[in-house]
Amino acid sequence: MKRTHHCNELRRAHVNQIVTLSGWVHSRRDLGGLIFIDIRDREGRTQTVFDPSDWAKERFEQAATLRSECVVSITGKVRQRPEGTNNVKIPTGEVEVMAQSFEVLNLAEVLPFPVDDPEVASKVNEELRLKYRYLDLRRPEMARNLRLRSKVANTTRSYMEEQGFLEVETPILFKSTPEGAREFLVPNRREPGTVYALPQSPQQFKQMLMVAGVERYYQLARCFRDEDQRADRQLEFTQLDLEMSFIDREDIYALIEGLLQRVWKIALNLEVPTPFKRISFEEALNRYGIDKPDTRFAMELVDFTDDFRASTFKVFSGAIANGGVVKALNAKGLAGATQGQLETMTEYAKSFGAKGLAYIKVENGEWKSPIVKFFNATEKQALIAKLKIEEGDLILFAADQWLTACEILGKIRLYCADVLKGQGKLTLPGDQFNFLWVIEFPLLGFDREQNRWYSSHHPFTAPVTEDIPLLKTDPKKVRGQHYDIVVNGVELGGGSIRIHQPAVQKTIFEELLALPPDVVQARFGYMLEAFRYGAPPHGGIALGFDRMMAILCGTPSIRDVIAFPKTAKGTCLMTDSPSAIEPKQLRDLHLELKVKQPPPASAPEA
RNA sequence: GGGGGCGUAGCUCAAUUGGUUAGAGCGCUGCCCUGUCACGGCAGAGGUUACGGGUUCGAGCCCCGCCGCUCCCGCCA
Repeated sequence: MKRTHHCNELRRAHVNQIVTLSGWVHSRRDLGGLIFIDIRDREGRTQTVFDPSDWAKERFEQAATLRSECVVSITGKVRQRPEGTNNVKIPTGEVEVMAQSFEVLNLAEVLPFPVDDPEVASKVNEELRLKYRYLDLRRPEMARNLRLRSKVANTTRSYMEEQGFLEVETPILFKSTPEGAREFLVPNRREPGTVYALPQSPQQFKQMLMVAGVERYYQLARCFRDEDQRADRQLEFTQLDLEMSFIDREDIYALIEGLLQRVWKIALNLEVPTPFKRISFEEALNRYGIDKPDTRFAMELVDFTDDFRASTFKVFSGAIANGGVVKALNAKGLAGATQGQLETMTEYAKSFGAKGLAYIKVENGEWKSPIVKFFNATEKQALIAKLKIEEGDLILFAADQWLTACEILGKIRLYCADVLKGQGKLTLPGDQFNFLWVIEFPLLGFDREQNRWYSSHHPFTAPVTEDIPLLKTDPKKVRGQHYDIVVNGVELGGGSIRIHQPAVQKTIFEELLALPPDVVQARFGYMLEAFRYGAPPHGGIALGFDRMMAILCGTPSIRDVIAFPKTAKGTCLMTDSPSAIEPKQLRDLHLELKVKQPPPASAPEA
C-alpha cells in the first residue's frame, strides 16, 4: 500500500475516492464498537474510522491494539463526516477515511514524553527533549520551525541569486587566527604539532573571493566559536554571509532591507517598511544605553551633566569634574519597585564599577530618596521638566564616565521594561518589528589592562574616509565603516566596508593593533599580498540566521530552530558527544593526554 | 571562571514548622462502551524524592559535596 495523499490533503472534493495514508498514530479513540484513529504525517492529520461491520472480528481487534506513534498505512474510502461531527480545529475536519485495510509498518513503544499535546509537550524538561530530539521534532510546533527555516533559507537563496550573488562554499578546515573568539582546533595527522581551526566566520575567504573577482558572494555558512553558550549562542551556528565589490554602505543597506522585507513577507505575511531608521553608535548609547536598542518602548536616558555640574551633591558634581556625565531615566509607574528589584538594579550598576545606584521613588506626592535632600530647587525643576516626573515614577541615576553611565542605565532600562511587562504595564505587540541600522561605531577601542588598541569589530573594517588622518593622531575618534542591523533589541547581524589598500591594512595591524610584523606576516601575509594584485573596494555583512529564525518563530532560544542543538555545556545529549577516543586515534594524531582519559562509554562505571 | 533557578511516578506538578503508608492530573495496563476528536465509565500497576555524605528520635524538606538541565555576568576580533 503506497500512500496516495498526505494527511493534510483530503477535503470534501475527495469524497468517495479510495485513498491510502501513511504516518503515525496520533491518537486512538476506541469507543468499543467504533474506533477512530487519527493518522499524522509531516503535513497534518486525518481521522480514520474503523467500523466493525466492515471487518472480520480478529482483524478489527488488531486495529484496536494500535497505539500512539505506531507507523501505519491505512486504506479506505473518503467520506463526508456525518452531520454535526465535523472537527473545525483541523483542516481535514470535514472528511474522514472509512478504513478498509491497514498495514502496521512498525510498532512504537510508549514514548518518554507526549508529542501529541502541545500544552504538555512545550513544558517538558529540555534535557529530555534533547535526548530524544527525534521525538521532540515530531511535535507539530517543532516541525513547523524546521519547515519555516527551510522556507526562509530557500527565500534567501532565491533573493541572493536574483541580486546576482554566487553561492560559494568556503573551507571548514581553516587555520588558527587567535584574535577574537576561542577556536575549535583539529590536530593534523600529517604534520605533528600543527592544527587546523574551524572558522569563526568565512571572513578572510570571502575577501579573497572579492580579490578573485567573484564580485558578489553569499553562503549560508556554518561558523564555530568555542565560547560559553547562551539562549542565543551555540558552539556552531549559521550565518547568511555575503560580500560585494564596488559598493558603499548604502548598497548593503538596500540589499539587506530588501531581503528582510521579503523574508518577513513570506514567513509572517508582514509588510516591513523601508528604508530602516539609522542611528549612530553615539546616539544609541546616549538615548538607550546600548548599541542594539529596543526602540519598541521609550524610557530614554536623559543627560543632566550641565544641571549638576555645580551641584552640592558631590557624587554627581565630582563625577562631572572627573570628565564624566550624569544621566537618568524615568521608569514610569515603577515607584512600587520592591527592595529586591532595586537591589538587582544596584547590582547591575556595581557590575560596571559604580559604587551604588541613586534613585527617587515618587509616591504619595513625595520624593522618597536618600539623595534628594542634596538637590536645590533649580536641580529639582530640571529633573521634573526633562524627565516629566509624575506620581508613581521611579527615577534612576548614573554618574560616571560617559560610556559606563550609558551602559548602566541601558541595562537598567531593559530590566525595568521586563518588570513592567511582568506587571502588565508594558505590552509589546507580537507583530511589531523595529528594524534599525546602528552606524558610525568607533573603529578602535582601548584595552587599559593590556595598554593597547583593539578592533571594535574586526581588523579588516575600513575607517570612515574623512577620519583616516586621525588614525595616527587621535585613533579614538576614528569611526569605522561598520554597521549593525538590529531588530527589537536583538543584534541580527553586522558588517562593514573593508580595507582594500594593503598600506592601510598594514598600518592597522602593525601601528594600531601593535601586532609584530612577523606575526602579521604569518597570519595575514597572504591577504596583504593579495591586496597588492588588484583588490577591488568591497564590503559585506553577516546575519545570524538562527537568531533570525528564532525571531520569526517567536521563540526565545535558537535551540528551538536548530534541529540538533547542543546543551549549555556543549554536549549533544542524543549522541553523547563529545566522547573519549581510542588510544590508536591519539597515536595517529601524535597526541598524548595529560589528564586521565574518561572511560569509553561502553565500559562499566569505575 | 562567577552568580541565580530547577531536579519528586513515563510526563507535568503537589506534599503546612522537619512528623502517619510521598499525592493529583495526564499517560500506561485490564474490563466495559457504535460518532469520538482533551471520548467516557470502572478497576489496577507504577517511587532508591538525580546521586553521595551529614545533622536529627525522625529528612523530599535543613547542611556539605557532586552530577545534569537552564538563565545571566565574564567571554563572544
